[in-house]
Amino acid sequence: MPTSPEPIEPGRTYGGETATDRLARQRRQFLDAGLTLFGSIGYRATTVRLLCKQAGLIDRYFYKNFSDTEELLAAIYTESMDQIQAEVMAALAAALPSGDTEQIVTAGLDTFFKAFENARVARVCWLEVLGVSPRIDALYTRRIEQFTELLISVAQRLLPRWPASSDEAHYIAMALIGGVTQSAAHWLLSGYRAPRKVLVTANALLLRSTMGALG
Amino acid sequence: MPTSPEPIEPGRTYGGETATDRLARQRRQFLDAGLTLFGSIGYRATTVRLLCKQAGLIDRYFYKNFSDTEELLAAIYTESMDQIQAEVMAALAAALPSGDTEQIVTAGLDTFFKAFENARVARVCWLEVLGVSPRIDALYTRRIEQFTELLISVAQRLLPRWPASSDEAHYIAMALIGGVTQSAAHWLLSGYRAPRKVLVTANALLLRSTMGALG
DNA sequence: GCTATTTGACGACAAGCGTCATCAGAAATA
DNA sequence: TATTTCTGATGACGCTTGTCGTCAAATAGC
Repeated sequence: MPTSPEPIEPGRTYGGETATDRLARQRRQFLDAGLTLFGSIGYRATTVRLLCKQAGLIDRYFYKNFSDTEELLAAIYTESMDQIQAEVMAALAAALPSGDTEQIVTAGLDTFFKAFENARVARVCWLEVLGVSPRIDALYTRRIEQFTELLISVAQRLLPRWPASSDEAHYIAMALIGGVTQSAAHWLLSGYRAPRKVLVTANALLLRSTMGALG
Repeated sequence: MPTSPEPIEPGRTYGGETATDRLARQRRQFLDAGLTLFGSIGYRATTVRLLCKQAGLIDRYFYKNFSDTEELLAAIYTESMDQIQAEVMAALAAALPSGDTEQIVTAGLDTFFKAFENARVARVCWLEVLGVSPRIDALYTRRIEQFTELLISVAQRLLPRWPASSDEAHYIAMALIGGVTQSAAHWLLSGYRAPRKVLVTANALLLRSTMGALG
């Protein structure tokens, strides 16, 4: 009994690419173009026409992949932050067995700030996402919450006496994350004057002393 | 010998107001309208037409007072921050004679967060100013620097062994300010869920433990 | 090789923007 | 009272934006 050998794919191959491959490639081109433009001239100055010119595509394919420049911004932010968060978590996991608090904290912070040495990524993730819309604001807020939870989980591992579910401890962790993120934002805005090492050690002292006071 | 009795004022009185009075009143009306609109629908969604409607004036008087909506934003930001900074400095000065570190820090933080319980002010000062233009970015950066210097000056008073002009101490202070500002921003974005007291005590612990580790 | 699909280039359209000009009426000056 | 200045309302302009339609060339499937 004959069956359709391939899962139904809308459209046909063109230029050696299947329809879904083409869509994915176009999406990637727009993601790259968006990071370039949002991170240089800014989100509000970026138009669909500019995005298409930068991506080397035409507007039809933009609207096939995104409904809106806001949706593109959300996709870029989520992708960038997902990758950075994964890198930080990997660095933490690698340093955790040592048991050395200083080493663990430094490893996480160094990975974090290293990622934001890319000025375009930094600008999009700390400047351009703010104040765009309630939806983007929610994305940003949730991400800060994720980093806060990450910090709390590390603190609970390192410090047995860390308060388990205190409301205040949560806000302290969030303020610590705020210190780190604001450092990154200010690092960008000041043109990366200070070397990364200074940022890392300053924030490491902040984390260490506060966690010591609580743990 | 006859002299002109009044300093030359361009224009004449109208509606019981002198020309400069009228200009000042219009400027204030636009500042208020801008705070209302920038703080609710956002800076990029605010147009000159909307500003005029909100202010109850016509565009001619907008252009007499401001060249641009960006200039209005800068004026609103500067005015708001000037007032808040003055309030914080007054609270610090009032608490300084006590010599009680905890009390001084708490007084400053409480005044700070109290100011940003106004959601419109908070939104303009922490969300809307970011990523608008290099000029506005510079305004924001300088303001953060001012608060950082304020923190350092207080720390030097309270802690005799605080490192005088260490580059790292400067970045630590800035990270602390970042923690405070990010707390304020997140407070707004989370809909002011937590009471102010929690924000104050959490940030007070942050400041106290870190300054203790350095002083 | 024929036909249907996909592509890129180009133009058009309505809507919204900042900005300016006009014009009748209100208010102050002479 | 007559003249000048100021005010508010309205409309128009040039420009840019998002969005869609058209059309010839390129490519795939039969």
